Order: sequence, then C-alpha cells, then structure tokens
Amino acid sequence: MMSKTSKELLEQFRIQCKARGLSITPQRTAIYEALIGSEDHPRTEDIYNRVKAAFPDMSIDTVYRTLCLFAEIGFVRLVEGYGEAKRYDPDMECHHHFRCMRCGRILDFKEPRFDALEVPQQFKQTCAVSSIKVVLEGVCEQCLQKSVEP
Amino acid sequence: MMSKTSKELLEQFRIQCKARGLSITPQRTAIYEALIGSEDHPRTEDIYNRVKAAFPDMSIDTVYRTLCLFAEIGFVRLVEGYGEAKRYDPDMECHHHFRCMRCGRILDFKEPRFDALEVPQQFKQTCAVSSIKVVLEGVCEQCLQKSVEP
DNA sequence: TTACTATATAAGAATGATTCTTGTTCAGCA
DNA sequence: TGCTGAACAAGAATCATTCTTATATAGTAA
Repeated sequence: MMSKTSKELLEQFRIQCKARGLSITPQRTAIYEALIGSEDHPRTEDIYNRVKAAFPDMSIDTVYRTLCLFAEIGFVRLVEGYGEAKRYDPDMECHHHFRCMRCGRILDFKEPRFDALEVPQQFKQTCAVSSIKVVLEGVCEQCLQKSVEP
Repeated sequence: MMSKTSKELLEQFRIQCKARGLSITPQRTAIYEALIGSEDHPRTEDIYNRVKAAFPDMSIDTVYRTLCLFAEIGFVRLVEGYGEAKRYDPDMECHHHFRCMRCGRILDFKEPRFDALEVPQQFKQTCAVSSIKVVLEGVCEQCLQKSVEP
C-alpha cells in the first residue's frame, strides 16, 4: 500500500519534526511506526493497544494528542466517518474510500478517473480546497453474506 | 433547497410511518419538521434545541432515537464527518459536500458531472453500494478571512 | 367512544470517546 | 552536564450517546 519504505517514512518523520521544532520522543516514534504499519484505518484506541506492548505505561491521552498533532501537520489523515470514534489513514496519496454502513469497514481504492475530478469553480475562487475525494457508502461483501446465511 | 414543499414532505412522512407501522407522535412530527427546515446539517442537540420551544419537556434521548430511526428508514441522511457529533442532512437528492476543516461548516453543492460518477467494477460485483458522492475538504471563505485579519 | 396493548416517551443513570488539569519527566540545547 | 520548555502519565472532567425503567399514549378492536 505504501509507496515509500517505512525506513524512508521514518526518516521523513524525523526531518519534519525537527523542521517544526517538535521533539522526537520514543512515544511519538512508536505511534508513528504503528500508524504506518496499519492498513485498517485504526481508531486512537487501536493504536494505543498496538503501542502498549512496547510502552506498557503510555497514557492513552498521549495517543490522542499525538494523533491529533500528526493529522494537523499532515503525517496522517483523519478519515471521514459517521459520528463514531475518529479513525486515521496513514496513506497520504490520493485514494478513495468505500465505507460499509453496517460493520464500519473502510476499503481503500484507487481509481484514476476519480483522481482527475476538478474542484468546482465556486470553491476554487473562494475557499482553500485541500482534498477532493469520492466516498462510496453501502454494505460490504462480508455483511451481505451474513444477512443471507442465518 | 428542497424540491418538495414541506406540506408534501409531511404528507409523505405520515404515509411512510403508517406503511412501516410506526406511530405518528407529536414528537416525531416536530423533529421531522425541524429537520426539513434546516439547511445547516444540524447535530442532534441542534434539533433538540429547536424543538424544545414547542416541547419544553422533550427528552434529548427521544431526539437521538428518532433521528437514528429517521436515518435508518431514509427520511434523512447521516452526514460524513470527522469524529465529532453526528450531523444529519434532510436533502435526500444527490448532492455533494464541501467541509471546512477549521470551523466544521458543511456546504452543499450540486455538480452534474459528479452525479454521473460510476461505481468501480470491483464494488459493483461484490458489495451493495447505496451512494456515491464527492467530498471536498478545505478551509472556507469565512475562516480564510479570519486568519488574515487579526 | 372506550378500553386495551404495544409502542413511544421522559428521566436519569451509565457508557464510551475525548479533553483537561496537574504534577513529573525528559529531549534538545547551552 | 545542567537547564528549560515541551511532552508525558494519571486521573478527573466533559461531551455525545445509549441504556434502564417506569409512565404515557397512539392506534386498534370492541
């Protein structure tokens, strides 16, 4: 999924932190590593659980703060959702989402035709548009099967 | 914004309720009316506040339950968001959203070119896709101005 | 109209996600 | 190597939402 190796990403992470005057702490590094190893659009608590093995007494508040910070400075993206817990996406390249409205699963997909969409004139002139993406809503394969079986 | 009059919508609301065996209570009617009069993608609490004038002792739990029910049966849509409180959209016609990542404002827009997007083959075959829409993220006009002024 | 019953509601407790507060620790620099 | 502001841990507090329970009422059947 990632086009850069995790080594390259980590190096970039360090450079970006320094450039912004942010301390490179073991916690932040661990959280960043957990993120780039995730393909499931994890919630804060998921990252917390993955990091806890190495940092048994990390506070979940640190994970909340750090993910929020990472989203602000562009290390990850906050995923569009429907009012449940926030989820993050480490893939910063242009891509799109299918969201299962039953189980919450998010599937990434690439679609060159969608990447080429142009921002409508009305927003181009007045707003700063940073992203344009397509969101599919529906029911995923697994959930469809479940509703047939039982 | 609405293509149907609120009278037509209310009539449709009653018919749909009956068809589904749902009681037509004053609370539900008031919540529905508040919804179709809203163009700001209100949160549950917003609707609660708007309805409270007429129903001083309505429970906010009723608003939560009712909005959830309305979304399930297709009277309104749950709007894609970023982990804050759920927001609802009474416009059931195909349209798209611009979301200000600073103030949370959501702007509706119509764009025929976006309405014609086709669901990628991979999802067509395996999932039930109920909606395909374009989401713009960025900073709105008002917020851009604010960041210049002070 | 009236009585009945399942559904809907109000009130408040409970839960889950997130943020805040406070005192402590540590990364990065002098 | 010591200093200082930034970062952290712990737990309290807050906000959104759901659950529980007892009561009220919409729709129906008599």
